[in-house]
Order: sequence, then structure tokens, then C-alpha cells
Amino acid sequence: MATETEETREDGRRTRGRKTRASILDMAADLASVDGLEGLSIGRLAVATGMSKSGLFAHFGSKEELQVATYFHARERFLAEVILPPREFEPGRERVDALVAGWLRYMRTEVFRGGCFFSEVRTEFGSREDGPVRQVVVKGTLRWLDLLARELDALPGDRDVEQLAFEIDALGTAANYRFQLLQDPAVFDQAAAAISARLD
Amino acid sequence: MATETEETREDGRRTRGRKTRASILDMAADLASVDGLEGLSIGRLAVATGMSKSGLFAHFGSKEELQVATYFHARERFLAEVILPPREFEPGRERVDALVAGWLRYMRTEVFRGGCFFSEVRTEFGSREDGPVRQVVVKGTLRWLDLLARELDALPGDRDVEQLAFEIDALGTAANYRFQLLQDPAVFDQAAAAISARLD
DNA sequence: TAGATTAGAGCACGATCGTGCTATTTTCGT
DNA sequence: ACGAAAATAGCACGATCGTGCTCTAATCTA
Repeated sequence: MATETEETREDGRRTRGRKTRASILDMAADLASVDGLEGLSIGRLAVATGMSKSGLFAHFGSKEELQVATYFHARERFLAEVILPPREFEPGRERVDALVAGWLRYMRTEVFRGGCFFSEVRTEFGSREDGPVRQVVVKGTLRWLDLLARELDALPGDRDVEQLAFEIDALGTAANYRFQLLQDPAVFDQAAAAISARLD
Repeated sequence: MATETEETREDGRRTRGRKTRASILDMAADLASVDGLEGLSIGRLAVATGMSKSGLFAHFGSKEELQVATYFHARERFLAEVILPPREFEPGRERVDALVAGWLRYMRTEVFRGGCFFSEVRTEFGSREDGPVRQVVVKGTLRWLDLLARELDALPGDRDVEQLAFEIDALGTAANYRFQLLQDPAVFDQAAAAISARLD
């Protein structure tokens, strides 16, 4: 029964469904970057997207699935905005610099409405009881730290890349929370300076 | 009409009220360190303290007041646990070391159930719309960063203490979120190492 | 000890939460 | 063009939210 048209489907849905689903998740990631994934409510999300609560809900079987889907969707945006562009460079200092610069720009320009989506959900789910959403957050965080370490590994000289990745992540994340809280973009200069010093 | 007995009151309440209020706020800070101050609900707090919702609510005029009171209460604990003990030393390196060590220990031993209360509420209220609670969080954060900078100012040599305070705060805060999320206490060694390197 | 004040419980309210079930509309394959 | 299937809306549910009002129990003052 696997006709050719069925293969073009994704998630049992076709074009229209996929598009609205994507636009829902766009909005969801924005809202969650402000209020967190737990603070995200289906009612408010429905109002924000101009849909009915039930019509929106039908795209996801439960709030939990919505949260997971939102996380993955946010990661796609992060990939396109921060991770992929530096790949035009060979591994090495130039690429690391591009990655760091893109990361800080992503925070400063508020690609997500409330700043870094991942910084928000990491602290949100840090101490929450375990579950599918928390596990996705943990996995995603490990992936990011690992990617960072691998990029640093291409740098000349032998450094402790785990340690270095820890420090760089710390400095960027702190810049994000301070920018959100205090509105002063100067923190990005502080972060950039500290990271550069660490890389030299 | 100001009799002597009236002067001994605080907030219009006497001993019994003060004690239960304090125990409520103890629990509230614990819960908020996990779910945030917005995630804190009066119903769950009542269950956790064994009180009725209305009996508990009577101690605070509104949820907002409860949130503010919880923040101040948490700060008292932080003061006693982290800020005050190092004051037995004169300003200088020894005192800074004691402060940093105490700070990291406060995170590792989970003085609050969900790790650092302040790290949680700072990211929680970073991008939220303004209001009394957010303002308290902002003020408190500035106070902490300022205290850190002043302690660093007593160190020999002329360093950029603002920059240094930014970096130390970043490293400690990152250790907290990673410990909560990944459970690995080794992050505190990473943080301690990075901070020491920064101070030398 | 009597009277006043404070602490707390009981209960109810409207709003919002996540989540079902049942139309109805829109799209697509034939 | 028609029938199937997918997308969305309408509506209702039980639970929980913050917050009032009223009544009892505990404590303190005189």
C-alpha cells in the first residue's frame, strides 16, 4: 500500500499541516525562550498563533510532545543561525572565532524573543524531576558542549578542551542572562574579551 | 497610640505568626529553587507546609508579595551561608578564596533543594516583563556582582575588577547549572580551577 | 479571667490549565 | 467531480490557579 504519494508525507501530515505546525513551533520557541517550556501554555500559544486551542493541540498528542517538538525546532534554528555558517571555514582558529562571534550575535540580536532558548530551558529543567523533556534537554546540552570541545580540539597546541569548552560556554551563557536582565550589551564585549584571552 | 507592645511587633504580627511565616518562606525558597518563583504555587506550597491555602495566603497579601518575601528570605540564607563567613578574614586573597569556596560549596551541597536559588530566578525573570518581582531580582543581582567586585578590588595589582567579577560569576553559575542538569560534581573542580587561574 | 486581637481553616468564586470528543471545513487522490 | 482523509473549530470535563469572605481557635493585653 505504500504509494508514491504517501512517501511524501511526514508525520502523517502533508504540506498544509507541516507549514502551520512549523509556524506554531516558531511561536512556541519564542514564547518558551521567555517563560520556559513548562511556562508555555497551549491556550496562550493558540491566541498567539490565531488558532483554536483544540486545533493547535491536534498537531501534538500532548503538552509533553509539544515541548519536545519545540526543543527540536529551536535547535534547527540554532543550527542554521550559529552552528552551520562557520563551517565555511576549515577547522581551526578562524572557525572557532566565527562560531563564538555568531553565538554571541545570536544572543544579542535575540533570534528568540527572550534571548537564548537553550539557556532558559537548561536552568528550567536542571532540577526538575526526570522525564522525556528533561532528557531531551540533557542530551542537547551534552551535544552542544561536545561540539564546542571538538571545534577547540582543532586548535594548535595541546589544551584541555573539556575545560576550555566549560569556560567558553560559561562566559557566553552568563553574557546572555546579564543582557536579558540588565539590558546592557556591553556584557558581550566582556564575554568576547574573556573568550579571546582564553583562546590565545 | 504607640504603646511599647506595639513596637515589638513586626509586620503587624507577633511571635507565632513570625515563626510560621519563616518556615513557609523556607519551604517556598526550596520549591522556587526548583520550579522558579513564577512556578511556585500557593496550593502546592500549602500542601508542602501542611497548612491550608487560605491560612498560608493570609501571611502575604498576594502571590507577588509572597515572591518578593521569598527572595528576601533566600537572600538571608545566602548571606549566612556564603557571604558572612569569609568576613573573619581581612579583605584580600584569603577572603576571596573563602568566598569562592563557600559559594561553590553552597551549590554542591544544595542549600536550596534545586541548587542556587538566584541562578534559577535570574534566568527566569531575565526576559519577563517588568514588575516588582523582576526589579527585586535585578537589584539583588547587581548587589551580588558589586560585592564580588569590591572583594576583588582588595587584591594586589591592578586588574579590571568588573571584568573579573563577570568571569567569576559566569564560571560559578555555569557550574551550578551543569551540576543540576548532569549531576557530575566534577564541574566544581573545573570552576574552581578556572577561577584560581583567573585570580593568580 | 474577660475582652480584644491575631492565626488559621473552610469554602466558594471565576479564570485558566491540559485534554478529550464531536462537528465542520479544507485539501487531495482518483 | 466525488469520496476519503486531513486540518481545524466548538464545546465540555475535571483540576488547579490566585484570591476573596466568613468562621473558629489560639494568643495576648488589661
